[in-house]
Amino acid sequence: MTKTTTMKDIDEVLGLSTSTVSRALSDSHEINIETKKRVLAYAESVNFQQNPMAVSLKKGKSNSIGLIVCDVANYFFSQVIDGVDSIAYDNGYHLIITQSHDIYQREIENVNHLAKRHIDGLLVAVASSTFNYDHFSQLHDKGIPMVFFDRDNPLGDIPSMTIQTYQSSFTATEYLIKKGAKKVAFLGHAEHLSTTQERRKAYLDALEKYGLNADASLMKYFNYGNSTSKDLEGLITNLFSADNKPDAVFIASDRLSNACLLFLKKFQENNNIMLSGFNNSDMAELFSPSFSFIRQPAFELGQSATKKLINLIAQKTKFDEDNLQDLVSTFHPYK
Amino acid sequence: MTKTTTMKDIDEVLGLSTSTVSRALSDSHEINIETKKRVLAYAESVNFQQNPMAVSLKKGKSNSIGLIVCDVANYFFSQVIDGVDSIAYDNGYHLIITQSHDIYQREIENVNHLAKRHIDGLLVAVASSTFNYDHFSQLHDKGIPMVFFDRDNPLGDIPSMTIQTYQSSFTATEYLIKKGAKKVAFLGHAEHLSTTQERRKAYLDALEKYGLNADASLMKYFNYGNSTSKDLEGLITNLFSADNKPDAVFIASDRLSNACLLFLKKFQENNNIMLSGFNNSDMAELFSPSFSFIRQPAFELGQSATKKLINLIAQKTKFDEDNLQDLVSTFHPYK
DNA sequence: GTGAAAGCGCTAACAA
DNA sequence: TTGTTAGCGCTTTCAC
Repeated sequence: MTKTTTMKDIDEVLGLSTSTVSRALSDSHEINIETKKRVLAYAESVNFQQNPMAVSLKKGKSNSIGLIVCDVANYFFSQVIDGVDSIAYDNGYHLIITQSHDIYQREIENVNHLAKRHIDGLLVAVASSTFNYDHFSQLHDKGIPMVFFDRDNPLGDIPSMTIQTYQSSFTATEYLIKKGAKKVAFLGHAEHLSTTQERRKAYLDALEKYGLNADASLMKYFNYGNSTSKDLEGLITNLFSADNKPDAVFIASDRLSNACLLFLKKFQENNNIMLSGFNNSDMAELFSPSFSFIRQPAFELGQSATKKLINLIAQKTKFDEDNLQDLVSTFHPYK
Repeated sequence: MTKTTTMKDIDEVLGLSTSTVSRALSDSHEINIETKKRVLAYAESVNFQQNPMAVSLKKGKSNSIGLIVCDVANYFFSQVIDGVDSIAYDNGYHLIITQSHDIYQREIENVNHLAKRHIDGLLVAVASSTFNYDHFSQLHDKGIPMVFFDRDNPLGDIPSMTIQTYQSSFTATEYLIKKGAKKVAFLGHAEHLSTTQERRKAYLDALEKYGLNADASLMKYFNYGNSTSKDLEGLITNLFSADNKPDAVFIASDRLSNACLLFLKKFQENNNIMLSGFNNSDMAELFSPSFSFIRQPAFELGQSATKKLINLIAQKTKFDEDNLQDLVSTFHPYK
């Protein structure tokens, strides 16, 4: 159990002042090159580690980025986290990850918790049950830069980073129709979400292109935030046992795809219902019943959102905004 | 952009000293109950947030726990992270997560990075390519408590938190034999790992129970750490195209299960090879070809390891050690 | 029960 | 180029 070395220890040994040591370590220019070398060499030899708390306190920044996701144990978000971390790490930031479980109240708690930790910036996938954005704008007004990702946000002065899903959604619906589906249902996350709306638009456009009528009774929405898995099971049962039963479903959400597939596997083993929809699992092509899926560039989403945030923190274009790639989801027909 | 409130601001308004404010906020007993109420009320009214960096600096602890996993975007580890976070959060710790990608060099970088951040404790799933534990013992000697999880470690003074997988591995192998398999192959992660050895023992015992001979050419090991996916594909191709082809495989690792299933799906659609093995995906029961799987209590593993670590940090039995549940994996035959 | 003062480890004016 | 000094926001002796 050895005491940790501080700059004070170094200057004592080397006969310098702490500020000189500090200059050497921070690669300042107002210092003799030889002195710098001497300090660096000694610091290295004793395996000196700066105390990040002291630096943070002094500089007034915590070098941490807050990240609010719905669930860590969700493949889409795991990949986002991976992407966020890859950029954050390289820029000296560490992550404080919290989970909202898609619940408004939890999201507020998350924001408060992160505010306490004095994060330098915030990355958030808004909960589907969030309609009031006050907790965000309050933090933003305090000068904490933030970037929303995955879903759009109504706050004009805060950027959103999203993935284009119109085209793949259109293709996925079209695929079902070309395979012979006459009654394609739509299963989506909360109706008000920008993602749901974009994907529904694509679904409706595809129906129209092939002269199929949209049928409101075949369009279902499920809001995870304030619902139980029983509710979800009820919704799906309802969809598949109605008189007006669909022969195919386009599923506009990762988790709904999972739920729907598990349901069909369990209760409707030998059905002929065709499915296509969103899923980011690496294993999606193994799913049975067969499932054509849309994969989103989640890792890249995390990266782009983080670059944008770090730009905002630095108040300058550190990452070239023009180089931020357009993020597009891709369709993978079942083979 | 409002300035953040500090204790100084509070004592000025209330006509108290900073130390009194500090006492009120830290719920000290050597303070007048009325004074405390007054401070608390005012602090609340101005939404005062303690500066965690200042507290950390003063107290000499960072309130952070380092976590080294192989990959964030791996379902087993996502669930572990979820479990770790649930306990850490409740105890005022935040997580600094790093990924080793199962590579020894990355693990060393991770440890150095976490040491720089002055973590209060470390949780680690050792990389499969790690044979030298010096980077860990060096940190441990500096007084940083640590707990290994998932895999055992050879350092006598550092605890490991693992999951019992013997029984489920035995059952999974037995299942294949009962279904008629005569030549059951074994596919495992690096041979030296404690997990691999435990599972192989179960596999061999099951073979023996049913009078089947172990065949070294049917036992393959794959070390992720320093290999490419090409290597893996080669290994699997080799296994399934040998003269002495197996009619079933027991797969002793999550990721190998995925790889093997994807391979069979891609190249051997209509084979009759039976598979059982480890997989923590919620979707495992959807996999085709059919797959009987073993699921590990990953969330609980994260929780237990974190409780143990926090005990070590506190140097006292904060969580009752006797209450730490035995962690056992479970077998789920394909239905 | 409360205040004054020192100091955690570092950075950044300001002097020299 | 280097040293001196003050102070980031907080906790904690030590007086009173």
